[in-house]
Amino acid sequence: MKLTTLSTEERIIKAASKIFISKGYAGARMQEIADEAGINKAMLHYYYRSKDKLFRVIALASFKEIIPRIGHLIEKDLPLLEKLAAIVDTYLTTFKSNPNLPLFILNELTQQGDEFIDELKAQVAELPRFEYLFAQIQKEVEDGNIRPVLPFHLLLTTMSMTIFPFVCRPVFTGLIGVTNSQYDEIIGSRKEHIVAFLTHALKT
Amino acid sequence: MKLTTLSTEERIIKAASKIFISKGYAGARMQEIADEAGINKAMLHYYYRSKDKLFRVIALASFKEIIPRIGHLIEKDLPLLEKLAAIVDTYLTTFKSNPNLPLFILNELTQQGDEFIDELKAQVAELPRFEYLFAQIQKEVEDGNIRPVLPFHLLLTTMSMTIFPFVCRPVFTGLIGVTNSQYDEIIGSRKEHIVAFLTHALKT
DNA sequence: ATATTTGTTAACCAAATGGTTTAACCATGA
DNA sequence: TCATGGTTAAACCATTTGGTTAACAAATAT
Repeated sequence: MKLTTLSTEERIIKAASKIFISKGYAGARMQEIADEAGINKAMLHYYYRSKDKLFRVIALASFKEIIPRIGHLIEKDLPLLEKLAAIVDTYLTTFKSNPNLPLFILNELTQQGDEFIDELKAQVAELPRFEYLFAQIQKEVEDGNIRPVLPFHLLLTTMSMTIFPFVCRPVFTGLIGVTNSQYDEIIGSRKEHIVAFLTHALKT
Repeated sequence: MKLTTLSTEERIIKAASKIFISKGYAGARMQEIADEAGINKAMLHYYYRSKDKLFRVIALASFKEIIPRIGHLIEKDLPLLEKLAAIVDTYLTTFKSNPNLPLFILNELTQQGDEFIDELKAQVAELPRFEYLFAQIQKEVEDGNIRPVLPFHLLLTTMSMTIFPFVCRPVFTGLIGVTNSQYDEIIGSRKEHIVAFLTHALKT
């Protein structure tokens, strides 16, 4: 247990992450971030000049945390199913420890304008090169190792099965009578289900 | 082509739907809704007393449009795969004509407090009774007609594959070089992919 | 020690935003 | 025709909100 006192800047980042990621840009309030960080509101503007600037720091950091992990896996030399399993595992691990991140990302990516996306693309060293994965899938199909599928559909399906459960939790816990711990269990066993599902669905 | 002049109330609903569903509660502005409806801001408050009230009307209507369609299917007497295909088709059709709805629903369900969800539950005549579907899946497994799967996982997977593509579009059109029309094509061929995927994944 | 930069706060400000008031407008029935 | 009720808009109001100022404290350099 580390007990180091966080610097003001660290406290701001931590607080801003929490507030922005859980409430989104439009729903976040500078005052709330200041309170969460235990500082004066003016400090936020001293360190990061505006809400927009602070938001970009947080958002870009979140994106940059995830994107490379996948990008790196995509180009690795692994059998297709192992690679898909690794992608699934990476997403699950990342989002289990940050369950609000998926909705935040999807949200801000749709909400923020092109300038934001351009800035993101400029700052992320390298985006995942999915063509790599698509080629691999294509080859497996041609070699008759897996059932014919459109590579993009397979990627989309893999990502869907993995990420969607994090964003649709309130549908089940709020509307249907699923408890949070029941839902956690489901997410806990999600990897096995997905991998088995992919394995069987791709069998020739 | 109907050319009836819409009543003020209808114009408000139409405008509010558009703004709320695309920007969410926090991002929507009463002034913008008024502009969109071509009326004075005071009119909004004349017809619906507050932003909150107006929002609830819109949000509850959206929810109530989708929920029963599924609920009704769930309890229908159909072979499992046909039923899943019907669910997939219902979601796809609904969201193709309202692509922002999924993210809106997921968002507001996580953002709005319990009172909102309670009000929703109170107003929706009957929520889908998934136990019905679960039992059917369980039976198919026990009868050896499909590979053993946890019913909830299968439901989650089906919904994921179907709905997630609507919310992750900007990931591909914004970050990866997929064009909107390419993405539309993918969504257009989504049903066949999902049904084939489910079929093969469930084979014993 | 002293000047200077850096960090911090309270008070303040202007714009945005949800909401209200007031009065005019307009159809309908008495 | 003139009440009467719902409908509409302009101006207004109060609060919230992002952002600034100015004074002060705490380091840091000279």
